[in-house]
Amino acid sequence: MKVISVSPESPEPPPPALLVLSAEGERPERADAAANRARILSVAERLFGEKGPHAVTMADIARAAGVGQGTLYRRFPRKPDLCLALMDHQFREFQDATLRELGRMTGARTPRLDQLAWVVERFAAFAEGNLDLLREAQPALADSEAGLPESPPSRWQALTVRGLLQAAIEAGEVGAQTDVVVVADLLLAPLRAESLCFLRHTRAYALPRVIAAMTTLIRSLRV
Amino acid sequence: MKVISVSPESPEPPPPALLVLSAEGERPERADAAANRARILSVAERLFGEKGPHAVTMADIARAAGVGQGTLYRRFPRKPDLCLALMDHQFREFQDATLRELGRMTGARTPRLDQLAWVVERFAAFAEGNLDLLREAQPALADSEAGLPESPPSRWQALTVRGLLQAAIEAGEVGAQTDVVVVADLLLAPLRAESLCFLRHTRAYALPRVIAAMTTLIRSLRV
DNA sequence: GGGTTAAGTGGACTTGTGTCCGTTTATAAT
DNA sequence: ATTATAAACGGACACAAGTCCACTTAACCC
Repeated sequence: MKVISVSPESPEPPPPALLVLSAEGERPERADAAANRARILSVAERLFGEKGPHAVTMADIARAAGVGQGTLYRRFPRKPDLCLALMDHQFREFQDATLRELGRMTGARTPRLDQLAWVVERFAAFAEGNLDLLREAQPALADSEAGLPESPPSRWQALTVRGLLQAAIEAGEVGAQTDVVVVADLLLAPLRAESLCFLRHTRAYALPRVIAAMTTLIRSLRV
Repeated sequence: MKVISVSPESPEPPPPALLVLSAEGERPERADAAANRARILSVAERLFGEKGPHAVTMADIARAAGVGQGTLYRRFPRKPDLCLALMDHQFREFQDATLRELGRMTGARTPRLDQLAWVVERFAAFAEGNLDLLREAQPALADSEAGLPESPPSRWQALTVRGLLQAAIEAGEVGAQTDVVVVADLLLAPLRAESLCFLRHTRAYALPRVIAAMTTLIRSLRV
């Protein structure tokens, strides 16, 4: 989508709101707002890259982007929203590539459980590569006490794992009594930002080791 | 310690600092400090019970306990420390009871994997019963970027699961190539506060259903 | 072009966590 | 009892996230 660079502003047509969980039938942002959004994202990306997402405050971003805090918060109501938006582009590519490969594997009659192991490995690698951002993005979901929204990436991952588990059952690779929905979430739990930080930093397990153990667990589901 | 209390408090001899991760060879707290500690804990317990840990601020607690914020923070450097201290007593009892029953099961030749499933179910129930507190206590561990301390309860749970897994391997119930250490943490991942909140609130799975799925996973380890 | 209006804007303000530091006090040695 | 001193104390302060609201302006219509 041609992200605009830091200071100079390109007068392109407003990037169709790819970066935000776009609702359909809404009128597009005003031009100045779109420009601000782009500048904010670009500035945030730079600052996060320089100092790490946690060390950069929303005020820093607003200042560097030359907008007021009110403006920043209008575009991105929470810091996690901003983090999610920054990951969005990268995640889409990741998602596409994953789906493509998965299609290929299915065509090649790769066992579903192998596909599942592969997918989980991919998810782990993605999470690892975006750990700081994910960690900062996390509170977006589980903030209030009651029911809370789930980020699209998280939802998609869960759906994918469910799908593969279900397919594995239908292929007779896994016991039919398995609670697909819940087991999918259990398998993904170690990849949630907080848990992965714990495994990688507190426990200091190397990523391949974590992946190997997850694979063990998955393969052990085979009947 | 003679706690004064908000809700009536028993005038028992001071409970030797059970409530804090006590370092060994250190001189005991000054009497006034110990009294404040007790009062703070008692007040915090009441306020948390009334409004939920998240809705109670450290300032609230300091005020209600009749001490300055500086004093509060001297006793409990972080809010999570206070939460952990509040769970401490309850956790010790839980731990003792668990160990006792585990000993009984071992004596009765209960298969290690069954013990493991039972233990994990217990852990889940405990976590569920202290979710709010755990959630608030969580940041204690994973705050800074680098290596971070792990709470004693968390460590003990991990050690227990590791031990049972290892025993299961030695009993031939589980494949010997299993990475006991990492797999133990993977099995516990869904019980971390953040993950359990996600499962219970966002996904709205009933606790027994979560436990059943975890049990499935554990039993599938059987060779 | 001028008017209307919803969207956008800036920055002061609120709230909560955690820090700092000058003052006070319990404890123990004299 | 007196005094030394380390611990304890309290509350002002720093800092970050997120809210509010009076003011401005782009976009659309006549």
